[in-house]
Amino acid sequence: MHTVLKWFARHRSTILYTVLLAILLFLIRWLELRFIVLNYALEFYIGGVAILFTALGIWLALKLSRPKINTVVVEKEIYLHRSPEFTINEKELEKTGLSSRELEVLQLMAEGLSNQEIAAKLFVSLSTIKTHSSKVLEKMDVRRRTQAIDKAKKLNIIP
Amino acid sequence: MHTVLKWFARHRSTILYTVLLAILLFLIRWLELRFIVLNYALEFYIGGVAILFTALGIWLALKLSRPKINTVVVEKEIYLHRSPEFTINEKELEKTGLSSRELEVLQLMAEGLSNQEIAAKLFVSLSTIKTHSSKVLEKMDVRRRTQAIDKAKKLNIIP
DNA sequence: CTCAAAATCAGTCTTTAGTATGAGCGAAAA
DNA sequence: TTTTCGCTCATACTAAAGACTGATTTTGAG
Repeated sequence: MHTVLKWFARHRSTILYTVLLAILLFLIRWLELRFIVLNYALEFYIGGVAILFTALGIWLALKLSRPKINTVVVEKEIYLHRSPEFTINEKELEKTGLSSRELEVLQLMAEGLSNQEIAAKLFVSLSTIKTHSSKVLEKMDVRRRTQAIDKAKKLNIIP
Repeated sequence: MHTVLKWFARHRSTILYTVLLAILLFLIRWLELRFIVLNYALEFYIGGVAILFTALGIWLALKLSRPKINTVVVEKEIYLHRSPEFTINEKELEKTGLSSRELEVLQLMAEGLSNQEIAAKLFVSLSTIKTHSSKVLEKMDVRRRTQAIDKAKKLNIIP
């Protein structure tokens, strides 16, 4: 029952158009009879249909065309201060989306360990640490581990 | 003569549509005769016209309507820092034996810059920065720049 | 002026970092 | 139950860092 409603919601435009078409076809049929019975000029009838469907097409296009998205970047300044007693900034940590393992790797990075050394310390392969470190860089939106360390320290994600 | 051309340019779409309509009316007239003569079903003819003009309407709307623009505001966060009480530890700095240029390079390293970026910032070649960075690592008795940064921060040589 | 240290640059080579892609597995969520 | 996600690992590749050698030019203290 739930899915049926969703389906209707998703295809609302299509359904609307189909129903409209059906109504129009009935209208056409009715008009046709009238015109034929009254022996009016066929051109008027055709012209009417043409105008009607042109309007319908315009309406459809305007309804369905997706708007262009114009992105405006606004810079927002955030002031942080580092205190001697380190308390982890949970909010900033969550914003990065780092997993616990990735945070662990980041911390060891900040201590100056190489990937190989981190791998040895955590008893995993070098490949694993490379994957983690790549994820860390990606999630922190930086290109080098030194940048990641700098940013993490400024955000109070690591001591 | 000049203004006439401009007028044409400005109303190009309208003119195009008008001409198209005229052509279509001729087509309709011709089709009409054919269909009537051949006694085809009128519904097919009407349907064709409807589809044609719906398409025309859609095309027209897309051509002539100015695009909808949705402005999306994206906030970009910039982190600024107040580190009120950083005082460089001169004694530790002297112990390392770092020259002023080497310290400069070390500071830029700590900000996450690559050697190439540091070279660009200081208007010297990559080779020079490599030499400096090697000297820094040697004088600080470490093997990686991340270690040098960590150590320098702990010794209060850099903020 | 002279000399040593600092700063500059180049070339070659090895190591480490980082990217891209794919895949297997297990736990938790939908 | 299927999907999703975190963790693991691998291969192949490119980019960057670092080591080593050797060189020229600047510069500042004696």
